[in-house]
Amino acid sequence: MEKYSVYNQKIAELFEEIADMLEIEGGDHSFEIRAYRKAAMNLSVLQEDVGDILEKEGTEGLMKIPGIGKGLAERIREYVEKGHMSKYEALKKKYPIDFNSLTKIQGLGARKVLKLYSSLHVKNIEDLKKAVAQHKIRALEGFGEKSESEIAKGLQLLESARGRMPLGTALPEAESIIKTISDSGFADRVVIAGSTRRMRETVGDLDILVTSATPQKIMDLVASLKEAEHVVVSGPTKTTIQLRMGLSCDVRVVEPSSFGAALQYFTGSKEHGIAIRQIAVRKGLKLNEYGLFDKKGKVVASKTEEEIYGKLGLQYIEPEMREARGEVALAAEHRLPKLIEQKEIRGDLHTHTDNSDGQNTIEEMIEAAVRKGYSYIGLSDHSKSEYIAHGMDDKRFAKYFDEIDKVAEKYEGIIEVLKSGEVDILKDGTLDVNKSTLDRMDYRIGAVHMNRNMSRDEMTKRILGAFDEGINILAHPTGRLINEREPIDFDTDKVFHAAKDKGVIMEVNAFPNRLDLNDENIIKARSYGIKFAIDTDSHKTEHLDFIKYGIGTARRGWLTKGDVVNTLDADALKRIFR
DNA sequence: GCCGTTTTCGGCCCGACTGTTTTCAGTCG
Repeated sequence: MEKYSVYNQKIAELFEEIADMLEIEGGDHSFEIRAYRKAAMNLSVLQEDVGDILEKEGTEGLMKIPGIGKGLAERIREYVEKGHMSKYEALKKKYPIDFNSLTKIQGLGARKVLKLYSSLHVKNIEDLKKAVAQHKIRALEGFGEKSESEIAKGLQLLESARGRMPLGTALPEAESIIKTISDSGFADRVVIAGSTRRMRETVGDLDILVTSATPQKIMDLVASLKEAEHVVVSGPTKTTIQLRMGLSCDVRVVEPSSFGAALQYFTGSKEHGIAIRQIAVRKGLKLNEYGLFDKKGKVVASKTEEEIYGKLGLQYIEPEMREARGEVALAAEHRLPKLIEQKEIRGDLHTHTDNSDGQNTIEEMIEAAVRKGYSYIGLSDHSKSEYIAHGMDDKRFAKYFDEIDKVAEKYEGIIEVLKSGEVDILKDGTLDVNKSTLDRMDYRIGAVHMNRNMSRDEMTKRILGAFDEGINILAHPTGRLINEREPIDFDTDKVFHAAKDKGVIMEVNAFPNRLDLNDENIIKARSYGIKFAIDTDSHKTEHLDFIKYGIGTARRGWLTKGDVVNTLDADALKRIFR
């Protein structure tokens, strides 16, 4: 996939650090600081590398990036061309402190870091550890015993490197907490907000909103949850707990009358929220977590999100789209796409059985699909190169298809069973099974598993080769594993272009540690006009439920029913495969 | 330092919680 950007991350860090240093400089730099932080944020999520932009379009191109004006474009140019940034170095001379690491610790901002430096000469994490061990921090003005122990905890947390977790881990935890709160009888409504509601592929913390006549009861309940390791913050309307599984979790009790405003506010994303509040300001209104207010402070809307978006002159924006990727402008024109919904999925096209590395029999998988109300299921076990997964050679594939045909007879009129295989795309772009095997398949899935470390050019050729061999679906196209394994490197433009040309379908693999293609690649692929299949890659019957993660990812990629082939009925689907 | 269908000047999102304070600065989301 796209090479990890060379400059964006580094320059974002420099801008963040400049902002930290400006915060402790004399004089009022508050808006300058905000400009640096905003620019850092935008750079860190930018797809195209600023080095490339600079090469192609110069500083003019850089200034097209939101939050980058003449001044910051100049600083970026300086860094890319000369390898240093004079503004940064001038400040750094005054403050030789590792702000980036130190401010990662909860409760430490730029000002407190400066205090630690000026009184204890703490420059970095190592110095801070020593200061904590020698109990020097509690004696400082503005700090105390509590601050010292909080910093000690923060250092520990940093050590264990507990960062963002996969959605597949976070969502079940959130659902379990929500159930406990709901079952207590003290709550009227309990919902998840934050990045979990937006179905982001990883989650930094959980945000849960509650309406209740007895807020204190909710707060007490949350503090005593079995999932909680300890309580971080506790007030009358907000409790933060550190969960044993690693994430922290905010639970807020809000008034029913401002529930919609709170949900809108805490669902984010931050950038989306800012864009929405700016629209409010332009209309002479004010939006916060309590509601949308006019100049006199009178409530204009607050009970539901629909009302709030409506009063702002916007179409309702689904949570998965709230990433400031252009959805606000489209909502203003009432031109948002109607996103795909889970109930529109009519079958799963990528599943495994105990014929390779799945855990259930052919019949059990079919039964599970029937229970889900699907009108078809595609069985697609591995080919022989996947010897660890007990992949099949042509002889075994023949027996596999015979058995599927036999079992399928029993289900005639109930569910259509489709024969397929997840066939390895070999190094040279050819497939791992012979033509007679391919011919018996209703459709063919191709996947790259081995030899992942090829050059971009070679990998691109390999994938295009598989298109020529006649695959219908490219499974988990980038092969990345969230927080575990980097994507393979290929030219997405060439591959998506060819996919459109040859009618090859891109998979949105719903397996929680894959989510591949991811949201950004889906948006790009969609711009080429290609079709998608949202598949679970199930290895046992329960995995069929992973479809919700695929739906979430597809919605984050702005996919509609029409973009996704497994919303079609079996006959229409077969026509596509032919 | 950025930005513009109210502005090329004068705005820029804003409230909760904590610790260490005797009224609030700092941090966070």
